[in-house]
Amino acid sequence: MPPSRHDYLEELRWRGLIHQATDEEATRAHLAESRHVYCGFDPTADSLTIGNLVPIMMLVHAQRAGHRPVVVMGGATGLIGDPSGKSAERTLQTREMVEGNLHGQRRIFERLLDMSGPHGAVIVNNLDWIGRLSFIDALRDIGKHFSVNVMIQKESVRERLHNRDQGISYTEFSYQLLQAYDFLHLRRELGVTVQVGGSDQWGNIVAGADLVRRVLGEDAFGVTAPLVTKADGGKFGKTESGAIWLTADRTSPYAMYQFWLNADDRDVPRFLRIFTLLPRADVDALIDVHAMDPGARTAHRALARAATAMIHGDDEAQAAEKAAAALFSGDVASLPEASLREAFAEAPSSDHSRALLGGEGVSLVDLLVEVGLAKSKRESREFLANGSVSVNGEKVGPDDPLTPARLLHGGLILLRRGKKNWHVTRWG
RNA sequence: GGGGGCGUGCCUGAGCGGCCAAAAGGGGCGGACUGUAAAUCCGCUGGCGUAUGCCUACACAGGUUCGAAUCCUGUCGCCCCCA
Repeated sequence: MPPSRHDYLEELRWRGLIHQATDEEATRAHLAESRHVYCGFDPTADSLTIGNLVPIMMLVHAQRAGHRPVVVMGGATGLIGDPSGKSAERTLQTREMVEGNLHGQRRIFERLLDMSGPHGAVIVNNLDWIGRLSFIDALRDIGKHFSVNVMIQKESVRERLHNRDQGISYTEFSYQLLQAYDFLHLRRELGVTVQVGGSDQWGNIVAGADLVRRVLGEDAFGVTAPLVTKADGGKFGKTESGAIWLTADRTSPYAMYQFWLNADDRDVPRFLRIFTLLPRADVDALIDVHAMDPGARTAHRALARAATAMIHGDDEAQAAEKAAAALFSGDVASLPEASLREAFAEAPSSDHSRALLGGEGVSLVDLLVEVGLAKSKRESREFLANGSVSVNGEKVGPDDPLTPARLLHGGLILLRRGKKNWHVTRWG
């Protein structure tokens, strides 16, 4: 039972998703009726990362609160490049790249938002309207409403003006005009009155609301979410193997599950609120349990399960959970065959020819490199020598060859490098 | 227009003719401890088939030297002062 629509802001607040908002009283009053709420996403890659999940959640909550989410894919703005939060000028993407990226990102929105029903989400591409603008029209109809004096005050621009070794091109400087125009266009064509986004979008959002006010004489509203931080000060969403993506082709459900499960104790309560749709009572209960015994990681598991399920589906989340439970059970060698098969399917894995195991056996130095657990033979030796590698849960050294004796259930061998990097090999 | 400075490894930042693959810190990785935490401690951290080895590297291009990150010339980029 989703909360009724006037609870949207309150829901966001409770979840820690409000950083700034236009006149909050007015915004709250405005949201008492069903509205159109939009957020833009620039196609800088063919997928989105877990950082992008924050603004997406803002749309998800809007929808659950009875508003219609509008996703604006930046087919046009993506060709320019948003200077917000960027310390350096970026290289322009080709139209083909942007086109492909749009396509890749679309599936994420379609999965996380309800595309049908009375508040079905709408996905639009700003190239459809910005692409039609002529330079002259843009300067006359949009540019005239902007004061350069104000534009250069925006943090995203100011930063780059001060920091002279990384200037800003006229192209990126103009970005805020385009995004502001998006808001105006959406206000006119779709009746969109609210824009949400990350805190780095505040300047762009305000610019848009100003433009709407100036041109149409009507109010427009905006809400931003805070930047998600980590207790240890590191960047949120990064792991040893790179960013956490929202599509399985880039980050497996298993890896995503691991990501959440490994969250710092101190971050878990916040993450539960931001990255799951668990009801308030459940979250509160989990936080209590967590506070009493963080070591049990009950809340970690709930977070990992719920977040992974939201992104990849319940089946995938469950499979990831089972694989994790098996691999980290402590006594991997005596696991039942079914668990191992499951782990093989979920965790990083590879197939090998059994014939290789005969004779001298397979060199672990080579194998680690082959399966990606080590980057080079030199590194592979280093790991082996440090005692960081185990086979079926047993520590091995550089000179231990892999022989048929290691096969579990006649076909699988589990490799582990470091504390938590598993790789399942199948020998057929 | 005149004068002065700077450009080092993922980042910050020492080095200022050989002992430099380059101090120190951060970050990352690995180990111990633990809960697949945090904190702490220890090790590794340019690349490479195991190396008294090879390759690549101190903005870029040349030059001087037996030898250059270190000196010279030019180029590019940036910072500061005067006008």
